[in-house]
Amino acid sequence: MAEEENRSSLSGRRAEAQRNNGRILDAARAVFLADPEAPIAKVGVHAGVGISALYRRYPSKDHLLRALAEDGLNRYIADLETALASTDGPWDTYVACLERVVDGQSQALAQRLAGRFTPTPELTALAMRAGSLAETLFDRVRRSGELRDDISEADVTLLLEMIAVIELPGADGGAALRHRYLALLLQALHAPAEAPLPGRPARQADLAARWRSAGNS
Amino acid sequence: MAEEENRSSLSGRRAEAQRNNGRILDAARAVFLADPEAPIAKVGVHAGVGISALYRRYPSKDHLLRALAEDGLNRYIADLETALASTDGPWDTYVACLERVVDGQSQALAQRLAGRFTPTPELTALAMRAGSLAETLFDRVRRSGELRDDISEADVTLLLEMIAVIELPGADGGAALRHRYLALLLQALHAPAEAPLPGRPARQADLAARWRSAGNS
DNA sequence: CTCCTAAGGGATTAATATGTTCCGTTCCGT
DNA sequence: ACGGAACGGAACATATTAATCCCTTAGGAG
Repeated sequence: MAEEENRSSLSGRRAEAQRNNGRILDAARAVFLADPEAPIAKVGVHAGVGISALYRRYPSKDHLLRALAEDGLNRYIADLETALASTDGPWDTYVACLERVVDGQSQALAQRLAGRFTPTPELTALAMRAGSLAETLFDRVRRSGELRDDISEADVTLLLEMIAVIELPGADGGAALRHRYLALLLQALHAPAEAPLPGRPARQADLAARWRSAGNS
Repeated sequence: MAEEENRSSLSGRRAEAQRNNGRILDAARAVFLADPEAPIAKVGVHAGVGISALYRRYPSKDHLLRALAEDGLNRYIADLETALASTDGPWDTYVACLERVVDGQSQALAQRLAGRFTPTPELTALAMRAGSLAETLFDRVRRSGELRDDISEADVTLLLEMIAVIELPGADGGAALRHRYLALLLQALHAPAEAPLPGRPARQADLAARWRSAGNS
């Protein structure tokens, strides 16, 4: 019973189980990214495992979705922390960070999973931590003066969500275009502004509303 | 029996029916814009009519969706034709047109309805007509030299789809923010370019793939 | 004034989609 | 050899929802 290890290389059935852990999460990410309403069986097919293998790990679809969300948030947080630790110029660091975030599609995942599972306090805490890090990073860029000053952090969040929507069939899945449009937006975000933007900057409160669930147990 | 008229102002029951025509389409637009997978009953509730009133006009959900799509395309085409008829500067005309398109959400409607109903040849023809008009308008701007030259028309289409995704709860529904981000993008699209964009411009072929249906009768 | 019929309301139905359980099987580890 | 963890996938229960059906209402023609 006392094998609380996940050292790599266990043997046989044990190893298969561990491999499946990753394969299932990967498959779930791919499947739910492509179709947030996909039935759970699709994840099994994509992962090449049966339904039992899913239910052995996650007591319900809700749990699986939570695990996915947590995984996505952690990736997002990792990207932010990398950026915060960087010693390059604030603007370049920010650009690199946004590129990684767009690539990782953690934003897209969160967007599509929103409201589709019941958030736990832990997840909420994680999300708040991510938000806090993002704000810190943003403030650093803001102070560097390289960002046009009529843009809020919530604006950037929404712009990233916009980009995350670009999705095309094909091997690349639109990643190249997402980069392209991110670059386009970044040129517009880079100071100095050609002209002030109409309307008011988005506020965090506007965003918060979409984190309400319509959930189950 | 020979009352093939829909002159305004009929009386009584006849008038109610005609009013309902519009109310149903309006309700359907609002409902399916908010949730493309909404059940048809929701449209009835939103319109303040029963299910019968819906089925009297449209033999099936598919027909209703088609009508909605056609309506949206027509609005889009009207916006394009207005722009093509304008004698103002090409750039300003283009900007005004895009603003109207974003406001009308015809783009958003098409995007969300895509693949959810079986397209008829007539609809396909309408769509091609819209595409042709859009291209003509785009070429005019392109030739004016006010547009950065590493952007394709398909790029603009995708950028509009990106914007259409912005949707917030509240009376305004995010319209102000959509304007805001359109303005931001337009500043980036306006020549001269700060730096060339990475990747290749999107091609029409990339877009076409999403117009396949998964349909019924 | 009276009948006829267009128009509508909304419960009911029939079909489908899908989350979850259950049972039999395989094969590792001891 | 044996026990049981891991699994595959059929079976089940439920929820969703498009479409139908029947009954009520009330214009409008004669």
